[in-house]
Amino acid sequence: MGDWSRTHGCGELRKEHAGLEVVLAGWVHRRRDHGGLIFMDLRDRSGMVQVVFNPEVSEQAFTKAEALRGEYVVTVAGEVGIRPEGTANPNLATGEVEVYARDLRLLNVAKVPPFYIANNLEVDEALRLRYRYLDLRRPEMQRLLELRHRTTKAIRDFLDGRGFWEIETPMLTKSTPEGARDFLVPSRLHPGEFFALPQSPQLFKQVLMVAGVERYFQIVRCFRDEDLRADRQPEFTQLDMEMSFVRREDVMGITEELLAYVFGRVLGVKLDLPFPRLTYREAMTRYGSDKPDLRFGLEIKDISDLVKNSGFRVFAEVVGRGGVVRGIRVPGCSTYSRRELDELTQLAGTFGAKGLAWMAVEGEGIRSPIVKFFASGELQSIRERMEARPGDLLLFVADQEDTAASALGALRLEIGRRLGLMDDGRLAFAWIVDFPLLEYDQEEGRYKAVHHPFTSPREEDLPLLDREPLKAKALAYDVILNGVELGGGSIRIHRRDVQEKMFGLLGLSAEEAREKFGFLLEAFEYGAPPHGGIALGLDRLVMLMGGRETIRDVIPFPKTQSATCLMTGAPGPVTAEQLKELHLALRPSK
RNA sequence: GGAGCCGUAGUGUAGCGGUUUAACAUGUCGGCCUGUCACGCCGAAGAUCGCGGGUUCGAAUCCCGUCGGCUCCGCCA
Repeated sequence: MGDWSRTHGCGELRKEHAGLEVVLAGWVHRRRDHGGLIFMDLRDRSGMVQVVFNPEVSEQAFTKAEALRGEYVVTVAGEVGIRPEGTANPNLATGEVEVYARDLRLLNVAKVPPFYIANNLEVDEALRLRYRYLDLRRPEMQRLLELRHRTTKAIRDFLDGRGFWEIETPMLTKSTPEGARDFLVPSRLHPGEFFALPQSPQLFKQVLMVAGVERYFQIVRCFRDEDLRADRQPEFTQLDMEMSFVRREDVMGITEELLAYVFGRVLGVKLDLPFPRLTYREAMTRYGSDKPDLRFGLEIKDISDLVKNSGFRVFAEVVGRGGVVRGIRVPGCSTYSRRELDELTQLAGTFGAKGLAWMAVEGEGIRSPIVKFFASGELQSIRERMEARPGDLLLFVADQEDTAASALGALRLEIGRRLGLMDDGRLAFAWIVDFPLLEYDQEEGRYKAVHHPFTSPREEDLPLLDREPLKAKALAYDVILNGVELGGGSIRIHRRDVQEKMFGLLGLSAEEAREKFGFLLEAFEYGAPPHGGIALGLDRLVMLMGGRETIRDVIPFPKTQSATCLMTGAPGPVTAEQLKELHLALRPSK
């Protein structure tokens, strides 16, 4: 910059700045060379403004401007002026003014970038990730970076106002059983021993409650070594919260207020409180998902009772074996082609359904390969149950309950997408409550915690833990938005005996429990207050607020689906020295 | 671990029912141009068709493998 000081952001200039001498700095967005007159769009974080190089104003600046190229870094001194009559650009925030350059300094040159720095340009994502610093220069990505900043700022302001303390917890911690695969960090000072990166600060925040903190939060990186998805990265950020002396409703209430505050302050959007609540069971039966997209209806209906004695063996036998027959109504799609039906069948298949039965409602009749197996009364009952109207297509899955639910849940989403039912800018928040405490893992032959091992069962369900543990419900809650799980939490166990019983149910021996979680059990013996909390996925929250479809867009430096960083090339090999210091030897891979 | 889609000048695409000088747009470079703003006009350069193998007289095109990206299932307390 030499002896120049920047006076304004490019995007700030307006008519009222006319006549002002300004110094701008930024990147050459575009240059339009008319031979005797050169226009340059100068871009910085604040936006863009047109700079005019006119030899009558400055021969020297004009000559220098002839050498400018895209993404060169420059600083310009000149006077802001109102554009001549008829040359204003209504597409530009600064379009009524321009800057008449008196002097120009070239701060740095740039190679021709691999893609143009502008919004809505379809560029291969791998290329964007490799040149992320150029990708992040695009106004849309800058918007998302700022959106994320505004969001975390609003979160901190709100929670500070409610008496929460932001407290950091260790990144180098201990590997624990249960949950996701850990990222491990070898210990140089302790041969053969490893730290684990935290999957969440769960245990530390509970210990903080025992420590008398009462209200804690943290915007914290978490690590899980599992396969990636559009909304899952190996490292991601949670808004983690915990409170003492609270009931489930207190945590849910403050979470709603927090979200309402954040959406109000950051997006200017007012949320309707309280959020609707669905039990886990309702969500699964009506929507086939524990995170249903509630922007549209298309509810799943159960017709098991109507078809259990029907002549269609596939349906009757499934019901006879304890399964269910459920269906979904696809409005106005009775004319779906064979090909479209095959696609839907294939989709249902990926969720484990063995087939997909269909009926096309045509006037008073039904066209379907299976229509002949049903009595007319049965067909009539099915039509009524499905609330079918002429022109509708009915899709049915007959299977075990969980398979039928998830297959139809996937079909419901696909149909919602195809019929454009979910793009109305609505924000369909909801709570899912009354999750089961435990589920049975067939592969491992033991119970697993649905939420996590520290989640308290409902008080009235404590006796069930000895008799029928699968019937116990958890004091857990998930908050969902437009079909995305935004976060989840629970009231925690705060008594040693209950926690030990829970570990026992999960198949953890007393020794294992002491070795892995002894500090927590011990802490519970020193006056642990009842407590509970929640963790929200910050990346998902910002993704939804920003109207994006992947959290990669709101993470500055995300990993690819195969968990690599295309910019740095991580992960990479290390030297033999490093391995030796860490007491590690590599096994030749097959 | 599994399924699907994609990979062609810098970028985005076409070509893929076998034989083309591998096309179009944009960008880049050079020339002209004093009111453009996705400036315009003229000209030029730019592609081992991701990589390897196979089939064939002949492969960007068909087959197999492999690498990379994306979406999904499993997995993700």
